Amino acid sequence: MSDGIVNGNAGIESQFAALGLGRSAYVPPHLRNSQRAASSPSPDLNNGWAGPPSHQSSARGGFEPRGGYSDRGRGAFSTSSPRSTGSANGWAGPTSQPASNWSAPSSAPSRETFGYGAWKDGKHIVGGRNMRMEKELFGDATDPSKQHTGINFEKYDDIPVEATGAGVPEPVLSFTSPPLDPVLLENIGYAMYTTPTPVQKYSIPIVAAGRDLMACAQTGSGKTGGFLFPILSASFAQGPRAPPEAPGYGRSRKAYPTALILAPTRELVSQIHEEARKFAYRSWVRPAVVYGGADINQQLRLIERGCDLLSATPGRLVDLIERGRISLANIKYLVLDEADRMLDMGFEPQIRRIVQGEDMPGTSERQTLMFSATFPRDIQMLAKDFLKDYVFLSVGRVGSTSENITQKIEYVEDNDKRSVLLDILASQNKEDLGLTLVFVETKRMADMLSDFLMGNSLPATSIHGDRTQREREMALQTFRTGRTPIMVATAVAARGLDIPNVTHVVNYDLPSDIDDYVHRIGRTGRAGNTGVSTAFFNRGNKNIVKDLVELLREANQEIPGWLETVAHEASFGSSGYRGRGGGRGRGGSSRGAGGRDYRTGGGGFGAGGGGYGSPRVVSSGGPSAYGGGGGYGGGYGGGGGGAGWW
DNA sequence: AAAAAAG
Repeated sequence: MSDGIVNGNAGIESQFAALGLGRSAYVPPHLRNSQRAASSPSPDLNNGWAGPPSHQSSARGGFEPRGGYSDRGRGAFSTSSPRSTGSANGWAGPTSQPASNWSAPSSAPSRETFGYGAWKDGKHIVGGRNMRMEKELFGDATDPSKQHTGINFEKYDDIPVEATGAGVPEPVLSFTSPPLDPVLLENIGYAMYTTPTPVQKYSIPIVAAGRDLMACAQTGSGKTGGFLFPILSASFAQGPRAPPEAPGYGRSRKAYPTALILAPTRELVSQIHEEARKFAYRSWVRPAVVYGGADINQQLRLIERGCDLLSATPGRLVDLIERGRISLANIKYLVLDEADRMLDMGFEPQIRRIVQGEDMPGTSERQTLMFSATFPRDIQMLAKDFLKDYVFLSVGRVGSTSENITQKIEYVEDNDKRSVLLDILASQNKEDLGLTLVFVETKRMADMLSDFLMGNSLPATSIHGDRTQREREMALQTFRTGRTPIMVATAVAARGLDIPNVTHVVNYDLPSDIDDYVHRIGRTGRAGNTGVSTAFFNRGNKNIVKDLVELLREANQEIPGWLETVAHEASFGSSGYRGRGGGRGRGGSSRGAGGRDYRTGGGGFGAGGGGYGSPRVVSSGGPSAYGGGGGYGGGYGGGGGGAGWW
């Protein structure tokens, strides 16, 4: 089977950055306030500092009821045409100075409320524009590192998408109102997004119709926008959920988010939070983020200032629930991002506790969206327990490796890897100002290698799970800004992370999973840009060789003769290759559009049937995009092809 | 087998 989908690049996650949305100025969320305040000579006249200042006073006097419809001191004014009025007309509405009492709307206006909206008397009060905040959130067109160029939107037409389920809503073809809220449309405009990606074309009407969603989509398909757009849009229009009758509600310091997004790594939730901040601009929705490794008290303070859309890693969220600082009683929208990865990482007990063992409304009371690269049995079980009558979406990857990423495979013995890497770095750094990401398999190797590079006067840093969160964030920041244009990374940086300007990915150690390989090289070669990936291959990598050769062939890459030989031997020899499907642990499909809707009982793509209606295909990547219909079947259900290997 | 994540 040849699914022809080989490249995880060029995603909307990457686009967010490519479009100039401030990646290079990355500041860890929990540091943002202090840095802003510190760097601003005159905070009280500063439109752009990140925290809603008037919240400081309100939070101190007790956390107001979420549904209490106070304007919380911000933005009690409406701007019917923000584009034309802008912030130039100065006055922002009855607001308080940071130090004054929120409940006494001052006659002395403060510009600090610009950029924040409110929910008041059942209506959405949209905040005025705040140019400084816009610059921070959406980037500055004058900054060449944030140019809104190089996005090849035509690539999105090549992404195959299939939707199955009862009564699948028609996909939308553009960002319009309806179904999207006008404020969200404006924010999408500020972000310079013109066309929805295929996953967005579906997720927008699906969520608008109140349906649950199970999406098999990889990084690079635009899934962050795919869930943020429809959730924020619906939230803008509907306001917060009615407050629970719980004793102490509104008096405790507990936050009651309406939307919860769970993702596996800290950097990922941080990234999602940054996108949420963009698209919640000027609305009543306050995005917040919590993850481990960072100062919990700082996070608590930020949560108290507003926590309507919460991005979280499971562990820290459970911690905060146990401390009684977050309640899930108001949740209307639940998103599980990279669900398969979270299960891989052993999060299932915590996820089940969060979703089923706390005060979160049940499946019929909320909307649940799950995203997963694959759809193996354990994810199917999770979907069965968490979702109701869901629409199943299968989304391919954006772009094609052949056009964007040049993949090189070099035979390098372990002992030679260091010097070969030095050669590569030395030869490219002269003309190439881009970033180089070097992947290794172990944390120890990440440390050793970055030490080695630094010892050779190369500006390198490293990121892995044994570094402190502070070190991780610092590494990411110096990498993003180009201060250390070389970063050695473990799997923590392989998926989902959006780092612009990565022009070279080096697989110093090849992963054993071809999906990991695809994710890794997908850190470069965003749409409209080219990237290079170099992999060091030796006899220790036989387990990936067959998938690798297949992938290279599909991507029209040059395949070294020796590699074909190794692949040929491996497929006959007794060692290494275990057979596609059977060797994949949870039995998921390998690549391509992720999986199929097992409910249909069909043999794969295009099979449809079974009371769910015909699959709706928004676009097609050509005849080979999905290969034979039954190609995905073998991996599911345990059996698989590799059973005889033992 | 290693990595990630709560402290």
